[in-house]
Amino acid sequence: MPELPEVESIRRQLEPLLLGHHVTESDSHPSDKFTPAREIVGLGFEAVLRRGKYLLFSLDNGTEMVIHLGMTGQLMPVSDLSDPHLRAWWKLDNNVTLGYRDIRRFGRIRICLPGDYEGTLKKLGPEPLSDDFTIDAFYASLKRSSRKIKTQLLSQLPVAGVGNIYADEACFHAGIYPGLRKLTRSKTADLHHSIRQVLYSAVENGGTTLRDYVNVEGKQGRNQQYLACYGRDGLPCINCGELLRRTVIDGRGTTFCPTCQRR
DNA sequence: ACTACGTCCTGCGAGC
DNA sequence: TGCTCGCAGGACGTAG
Repeated sequence: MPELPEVESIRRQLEPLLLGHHVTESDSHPSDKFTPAREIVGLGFEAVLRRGKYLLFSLDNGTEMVIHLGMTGQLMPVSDLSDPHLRAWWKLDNNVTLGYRDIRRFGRIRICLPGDYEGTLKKLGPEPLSDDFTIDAFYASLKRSSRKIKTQLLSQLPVAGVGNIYADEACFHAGIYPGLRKLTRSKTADLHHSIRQVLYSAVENGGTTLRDYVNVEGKQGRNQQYLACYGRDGLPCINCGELLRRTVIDGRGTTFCPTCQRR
């Protein structure tokens, strides 16, 4: 499940591969989720940007290609166009073919004008590692809703780019039970700090590979060896030794420490 | 307007 | 060993 750190790792590797190059040929899976990929033949890449979990490719006709990797999306040079999981590909003028692989097809590709977004991308909260992500704004945003804290984080509204792994990690490090609906200002500040710390470290570590994530070079991330909470249910908490427990919050698997993260 | 839940999609692992 | 079945989850659609 590519979240901000994984998407940022991919963005950094795609940038030198694509900048200044043009698409000479393209094709895609017939689903509406992927057919817009075909619309950029003849266009050149002017920038490779990221907002939350979205990759934004600035094109030289003033439009933008937006890719969300969903659960299992991968972007990398490919040579085998008959790969059954290949959902789109773009042949470039530098003899590289960029491929979009997506086993579960939860990802999507769109073309739009920069800033003219729809859905979640339009309502996306601030970038967690930027100065726009302030404790004040975070506190105000969380206060507006009565949904569970973890559900709010996954909604992308209070802050962009947090998914299931880093939501659990951030709540764990902040000592917050993710099923709470209200946080004090002090605990909100703790969570704000944990989100930044967890995401910053994960970017430094090249992302988290649990199953499907690989970067543009096909290599796994290293952050999975530093996870304190996610996927560790039944193992001892690194802070208190209590066994971590797994529950379901609004349909999403959630791991937490019953001692450190009190309800 | 807001919350909760179902849906998409496929591979994998548990269980028989 | 080989099969079935349920689970995993990001964003979106729908129901209440």
